[in-house]
Amino acid sequence: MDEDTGALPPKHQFSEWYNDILWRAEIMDVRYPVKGLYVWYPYGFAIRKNVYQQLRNLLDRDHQEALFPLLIPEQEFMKEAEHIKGFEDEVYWVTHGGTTPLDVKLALRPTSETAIYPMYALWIRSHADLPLKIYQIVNTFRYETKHTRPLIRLREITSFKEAHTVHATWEEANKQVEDAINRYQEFYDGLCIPVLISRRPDWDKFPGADYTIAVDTIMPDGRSLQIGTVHHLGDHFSKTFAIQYEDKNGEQQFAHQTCYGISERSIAALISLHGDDKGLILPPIIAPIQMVIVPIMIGNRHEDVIKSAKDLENELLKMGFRTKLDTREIRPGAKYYWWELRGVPLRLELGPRDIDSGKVMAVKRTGEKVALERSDIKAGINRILAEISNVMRQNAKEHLKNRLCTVKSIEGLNAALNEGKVAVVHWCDERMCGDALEERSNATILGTDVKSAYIPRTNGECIICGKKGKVTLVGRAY
RNA sequence: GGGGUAGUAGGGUAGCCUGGUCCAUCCUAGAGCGUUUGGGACGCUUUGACGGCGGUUCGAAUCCGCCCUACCCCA
Repeated sequence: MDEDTGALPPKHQFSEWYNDILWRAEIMDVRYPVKGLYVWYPYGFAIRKNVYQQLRNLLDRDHQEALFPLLIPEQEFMKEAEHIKGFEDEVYWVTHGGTTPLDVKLALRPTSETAIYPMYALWIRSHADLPLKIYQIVNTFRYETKHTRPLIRLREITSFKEAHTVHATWEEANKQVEDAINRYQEFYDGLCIPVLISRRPDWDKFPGADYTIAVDTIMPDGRSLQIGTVHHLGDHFSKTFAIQYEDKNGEQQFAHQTCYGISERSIAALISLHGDDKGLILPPIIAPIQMVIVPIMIGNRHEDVIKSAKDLENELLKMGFRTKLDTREIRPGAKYYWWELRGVPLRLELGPRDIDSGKVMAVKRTGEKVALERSDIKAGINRILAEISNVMRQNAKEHLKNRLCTVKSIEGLNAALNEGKVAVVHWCDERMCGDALEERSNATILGTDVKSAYIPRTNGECIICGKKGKVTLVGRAY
């Protein structure tokens, strides 16, 4: 392929590929002149809209969507000691109103616990108010000191879906954690993204949580990416913010809480796992344009072909397919590359030959070209879109499986990590061994209590001390 | 956290060391016209840039300082 045709870097140069595809496929413009802040292009935003619609659909079954303020007064923010410690170096502060210094400094939320829970304390009076399940989708700000990356490490997270639930008992909250994990798995299955579920080590849990369950996936370069977390908050915050309810016996009790979040990292994963050397590949449920019709105009059949293409477009639109007819005055080949870069899952070619024979040529973004009967187009397209999703899901699962590697020794661990794998080891769960493990592998313990179809729950000897250990994921993390 | 390198049209670059020859090179993208069109068309015409602020100088893309931004290496 010619250099001037604007080809992407190959995907195995993942970092270059990722940076390039973001602007070439018009997802994000990274040229905004503030570090760590990026602009969503309309096309990227359309992808975002569809992804978050999936999330909303899942949560709206039994959650309510609400919206809390961006600014948090210093007193509230400073109430929960562990929570502050976890975030204090990353908080942006609003200190002035115009030229007047503020009496009370205001934090830009790095996350919204301290904005939401004072209100929960007002809203919750009795056991009849429980459980309470609310979520919001907002931007949050963190003064990241590490290398910022679009969609992955941002100073303004633009798309933080955070759910905050309140329950009567620890056990009920625990069930909610399970439920949230299942919901997230369902969400990612919809995006055809396989995930690894594990319990973060104690030192890596959410500041102020009893424990944290993480959802990770593995990027094309073998590094892990955290794309969701679920926290059991116990009664830490309810005690701090006085979230109490009157139980059936008339006694005041502290509530138990959970919170769980997903950010635009979900879209980083979507792009990265499915894309190829030609560009994006979007699952049909997410694609802003599910199919593009490319009319093939030759000689004197211009008007004839255009008319047929428009009829086809209208018909597909009426059926509810997100369809685009590309009538631009460029060659068909140029259009193919254009839409492939943007990840449109299905291309329909319509030329004189097809019109005459009552067919439409369908080309899957995942490969393969088939002729569809024009008279029964709906069934054909439904079948093909389903096939595309299945292939995408299958390919992504293969990738994840191939990136996992069980190891028994530090040497084996380092070899696996250097090959771009996430390693499965046994670990005794002691901090000392955990630190040694991370230091000697220059990697991160992702977690224990792993839930994955590809990783059997086995017992074994701790890779450091040799005592009884449990299955643990170790990887180089984004 | 420490160090380094860089910033020239929408994207990628040449020019910088050795200030004037630069109303800034080339590729790509964009606009217009024409011929084309089953996998990135071609011809002609054309738009468009020296990151910001300050300094040195007769003269700054080029030298100096600060700021912003980006990338790389080490921890």
